[in-house]
Amino acid sequence: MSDVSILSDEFYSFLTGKVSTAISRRLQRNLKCGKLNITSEQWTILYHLWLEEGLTQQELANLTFRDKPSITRLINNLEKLSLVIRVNDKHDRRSNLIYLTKEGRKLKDEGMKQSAITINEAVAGLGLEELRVAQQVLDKVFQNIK
Amino acid sequence: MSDVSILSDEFYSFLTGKVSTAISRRLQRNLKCGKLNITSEQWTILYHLWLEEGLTQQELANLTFRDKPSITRLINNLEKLSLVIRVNDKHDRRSNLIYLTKEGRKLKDEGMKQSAITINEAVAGLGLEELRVAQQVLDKVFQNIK
DNA sequence: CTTCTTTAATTGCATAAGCAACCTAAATTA
DNA sequence: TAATTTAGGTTGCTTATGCAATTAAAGAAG
Repeated sequence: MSDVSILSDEFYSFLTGKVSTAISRRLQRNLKCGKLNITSEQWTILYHLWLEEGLTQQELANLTFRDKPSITRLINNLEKLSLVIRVNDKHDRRSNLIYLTKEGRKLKDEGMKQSAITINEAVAGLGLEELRVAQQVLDKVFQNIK
Repeated sequence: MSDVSILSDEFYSFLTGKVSTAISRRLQRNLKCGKLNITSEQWTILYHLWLEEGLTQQELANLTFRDKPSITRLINNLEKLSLVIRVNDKHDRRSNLIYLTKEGRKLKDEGMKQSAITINEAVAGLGLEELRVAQQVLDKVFQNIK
């Protein structure tokens, strides 16, 4: 194994949530600025639905790297907020297909805008090349341990 | 602003917890393999205490980038597990100094070992130079939005 | 001193995650 | 076609997080 001891301490603390926590909080804050009353976790579900409706809970679980109970509860809460609905799949009655409500669709523009703002704040001052390397590293790390 | 659209989608999902979630889960699993019955969050507290005891809760909050209530409850749970104790600071009675118990100290070797294993699994196959770039990027991102 | 402000920690309330156990429907296979 | 296995979701239990409001001690200002 290579000697990663030079950077592992700080790197580890970054990997273990420091950066992603900071991003979540910032996204949360920005959503609030945009008058969106949703959590950053709910945003990740809506994000995928804004791109494509009718996903199953299992598909959402895979896309967001969460377990099934987490999705069940996120969908419960989003249903309570009248942003999505479960539609039982006629071809496979085990599955729920998740659709946005009108309310849910209305949030798309602002939701996309605030996440774009967030990511631009996050990567401000960084060059494409280093971002690309960072992405490759994160991708590789994810493949290593997922 | 630079055009980050090429990578932002995937990058964003990495930043928003995919990688850190994977690492947490892996650490959790490895801790379990090492017969350590603690959560990965508890590990992050213990980690700092293994390096230096007598930190205040506020210091732990800063080190782990959590808010004070989170620390209060993590310390509560660690106290229940008899791994740490709160000692009221005689010079500033608002503060608690957090010390490890014998039990808590006993976990150091295995705790450090399992986290080292975890990080080595995570960065397997990656070169020092790309890790360094990734770390710089994450650092910059953190500075941008913290 | 006494008042005002800041700081450390706690509590309450709501949301979210992980894991294990469970239920039901679908797919396999015998 | 009956029996078994697999897959999609849900529920229970425990832990963790964020935010706002609160208490108590310390420090600063008058």
